[in-house]
Amino acid sequence: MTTESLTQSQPATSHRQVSPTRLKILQVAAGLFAARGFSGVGVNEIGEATGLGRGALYYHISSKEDLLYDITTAYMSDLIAEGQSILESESDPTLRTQKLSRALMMAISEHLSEMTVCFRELHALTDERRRAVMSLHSDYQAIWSRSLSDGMAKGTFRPIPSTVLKGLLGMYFYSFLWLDPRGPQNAADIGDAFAEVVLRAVRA
Amino acid sequence: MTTESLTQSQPATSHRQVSPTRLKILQVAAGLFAARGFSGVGVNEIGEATGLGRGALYYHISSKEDLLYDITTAYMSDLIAEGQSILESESDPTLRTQKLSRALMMAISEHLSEMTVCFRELHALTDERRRAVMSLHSDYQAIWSRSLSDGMAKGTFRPIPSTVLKGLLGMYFYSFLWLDPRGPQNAADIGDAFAEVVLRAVRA
DNA sequence: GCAAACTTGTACCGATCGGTCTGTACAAAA
DNA sequence: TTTTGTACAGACCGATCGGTACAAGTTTGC
Repeated sequence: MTTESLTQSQPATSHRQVSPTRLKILQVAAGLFAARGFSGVGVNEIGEATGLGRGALYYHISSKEDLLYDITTAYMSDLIAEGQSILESESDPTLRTQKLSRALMMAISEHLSEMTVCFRELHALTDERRRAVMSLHSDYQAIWSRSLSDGMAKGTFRPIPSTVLKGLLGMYFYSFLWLDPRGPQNAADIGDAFAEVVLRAVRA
Repeated sequence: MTTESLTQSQPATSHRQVSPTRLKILQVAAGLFAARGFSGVGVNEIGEATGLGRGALYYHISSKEDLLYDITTAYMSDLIAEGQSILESESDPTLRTQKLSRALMMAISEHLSEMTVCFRELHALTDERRRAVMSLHSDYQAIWSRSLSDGMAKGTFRPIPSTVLKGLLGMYFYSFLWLDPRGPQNAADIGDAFAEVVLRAVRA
């Protein structure tokens, strides 16, 4: 699911085509960035971890920052696409909240390194690109916002301040720090538990 | 309040004494680390921002990493001390939750750069120190945990999984990304709104 | 078999990294 | 007056930074 937006050929968007080598580089880089931060990882290190020399590395990428940008946009786009799909297919506010919650938690759990980078390394991007990624974050928040508004219109939910929505999403986003995908509780269970928190917060 | 643990003379702990110059360096470094990440900031830059040359800078600090470590431990210690104080002085579970919530949100808002560093730059510390700071995070979580357990014992609250507590705290910790201390909603209001979310989540 | 396109390693660029060293200005103590 | 200690600047250290140039090796289409 995540590789979808990385592997599909993209005529219109800024995504460049992705060779298997490039995909490998993106995955390795995500792991390194998650472990030591964008500026804490050198291109030498990325080369060593992928088994590529510097020249070979720069044949597949155009810059180190591109790596970070491509990782964040790809996975945020996946998140948005999945959220949009749930928003359109499930009309019951409560069930929709549960589905959104599970999907988000499972995405974070399955691609922990990439999501860590998405949520934590935003500051390493230059202005324009940072704004672009922040815009994707807003797009994702807008999906939840629309979902809650719809629940409000149906009388199931009560109105909440936007800061509370930001907080509730932070509950998920911050989980990259403590989440253990191999832990006793799987992502779906945590997603369900978080959905319960959200529902208690917004229920009329 | 935050400067307390930085300025007080420390006979027993590892905190070294803090001259005004050193305090200034810590504040400036926190701002830079928050803006560009620990590895993204050079010591040259810290020197320029404080108006100090390299020699002068290293007269006051022992290493760049020390700066990060001192910032995180100082502010986490403050958070823990304040939380402990609330835990001991307020026995009503609901009021205590509100006080903990407000105190946390206000601390984050008042020292946004330092808190950002506390929550986001952990990975830049070497193993031993990272563990030490993570232990402080656990200590803080334990305060909330004890508060909720007490509310449970009193029949006010219901039991919740530890992952839910981690999530609820993440709601606060992640706010460094969107919080605007000069924004329309002040930190106390947001703290109250978050307290309401927590109370709805844990109320029996 | 041969050329074109694709992939790679190595050497190299100027800049900057964290950290140290030497020297100095100055004030308090002796 | 000499000594001591503090606070500072700036040159300097080896190492590494992100990125490029280029030649050699490999695959592919004809």
